[in-house]
Amino acid sequence: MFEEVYGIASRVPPGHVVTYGQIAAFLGHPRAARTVGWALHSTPAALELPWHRVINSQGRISGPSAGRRAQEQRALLEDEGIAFDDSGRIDLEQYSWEIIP
DNA sequence: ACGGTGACGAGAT
DNA sequence: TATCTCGCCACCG
Repeated sequence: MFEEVYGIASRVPPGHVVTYGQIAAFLGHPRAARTVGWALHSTPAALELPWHRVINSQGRISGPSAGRRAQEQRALLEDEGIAFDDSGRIDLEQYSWEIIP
């Protein structure tokens, strides 16, 4: 399943995002969102995936918000033109990408 | 085989 | 809205 997660993540176009739940559901495991998150957490750096384009269903960056990873993720997304509101949320209606087979 | 471990999610307060 | 709680499940010792 990890492989499949990486496969999908690598296809998310710049300027767009998908949620952990979306990926899980697409793979036929609607309740394995956590596993998707774990998969990305342990992504081999060599893969160079656009992991930053994967966020949670609330349109927010998961994990320790003060951590360096969260900071980097937000920076990368902003560079792609994605806007964050005052409470650090992304507008999914505007930026979410519908996974295409 | 078995249980701890999360970058989750939906529902309740 | 912001929090809290509880259910979930593929991995890896």
